[in-house]
Amino acid sequence: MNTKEKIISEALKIYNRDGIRTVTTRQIAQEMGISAGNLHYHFKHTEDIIFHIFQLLEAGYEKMILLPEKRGVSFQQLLDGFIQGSYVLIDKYRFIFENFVEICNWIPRIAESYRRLVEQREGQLVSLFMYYADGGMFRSEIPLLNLKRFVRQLFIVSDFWSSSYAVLGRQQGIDPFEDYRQTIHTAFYPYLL
Amino acid sequence: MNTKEKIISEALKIYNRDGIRTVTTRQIAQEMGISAGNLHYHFKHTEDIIFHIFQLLEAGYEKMILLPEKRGVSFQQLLDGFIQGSYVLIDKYRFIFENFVEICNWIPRIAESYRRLVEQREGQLVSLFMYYADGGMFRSEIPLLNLKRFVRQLFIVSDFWSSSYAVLGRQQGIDPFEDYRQTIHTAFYPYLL
DNA sequence: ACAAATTTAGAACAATTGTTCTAAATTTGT
DNA sequence: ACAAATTTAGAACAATTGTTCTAAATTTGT
Repeated sequence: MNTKEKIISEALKIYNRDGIRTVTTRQIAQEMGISAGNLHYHFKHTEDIIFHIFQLLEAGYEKMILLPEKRGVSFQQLLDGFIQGSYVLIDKYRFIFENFVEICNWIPRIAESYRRLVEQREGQLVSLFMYYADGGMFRSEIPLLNLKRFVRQLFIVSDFWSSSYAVLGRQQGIDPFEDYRQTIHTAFYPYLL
Repeated sequence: MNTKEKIISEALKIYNRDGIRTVTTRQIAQEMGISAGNLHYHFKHTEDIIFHIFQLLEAGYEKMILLPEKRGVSFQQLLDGFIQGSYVLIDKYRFIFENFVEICNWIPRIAESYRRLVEQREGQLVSLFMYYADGGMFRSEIPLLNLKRFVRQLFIVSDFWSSSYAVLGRQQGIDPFEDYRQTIHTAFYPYLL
């Protein structure tokens, strides 16, 4: 692992632990035992560090979405796979989810990338639901518009569960994965057959 | 309106416009034409300004929840009233919703207040749903646990719709209230009779 | 009307921040 | 082995920040 990768890995760790408000590049450099000058030799601006981390998250999503190419699995199995895969990313890149609006305002490239990602995922999910509706595993009488709105709602729940959990759940010691799984299941419940 | 109220009103305006990352107390003072020293005479710490604004939001919720004491209205009417009332607050105190995790980590008093508020709203909503289930306007075969999970899901959608809209909707010129209304309706849809 | 309390502006402070610059140390390619 | 390229540490810079201090201005109560 070279210095650049070490910076990313340490920054991710510290941002997840402390949030982005109070963390400085100097602190990141100090905690990993290099000079601030050296850190800024590898990443000229703080934004570059965060953007780099965001790209890792995006790559993670890309990889996860490609996984279930093997059709034929039951909808339940597919859903559980998505839930598991999403959770791993939400947990790993927690600070991005928890500070998403601020990060998007601060680094517009990230907002643009996210919009593209959502549009892409939206299409994939809608066509997937329609496929499983034909197979009798998903309610089929739902108009396309309603299906799209359901997907939008799903994104809100999935992308901001982490924010809600940070404020409500973490202190109460609720198991995060189990809480996420149930939250997503609750959203799907009325649509499954 | 005395200086203290002017500071609150100006701070709210500026935070909603620019977010909390880049806004300074000096900027707030300058934009409203008073000295930074004067601002800090009224609010010793920046946190005090934000906490004060949060308390206004809380008071707004309190007021909204008390409104529909007149039972007997149809569930649809009640729901529309809640949607309207919630939206006004979400819009007015936008920056709090959009930076909620960060604000809660920064000012723990706010997190604690929010947790109490959620618990209170949770109980009220569950008993309300059960009341309307008896009246035949809400699905009645749902176990209590599932009802509670549905309410949790509802809070995520309602409290973080604003964050999602900030990143996805605002640029596309979608009407915010209409978008919020449909999002909440989509969540309720499968539970209505 | 006038003493006391409150409010205000502006200077000052102390700490911090992201980033750049420079020179030394280290690594790489041949 | 040695020149060139890369990496590193640490000083330095310039700007900013929240907050405090002081003295003047204004308001309030009697």
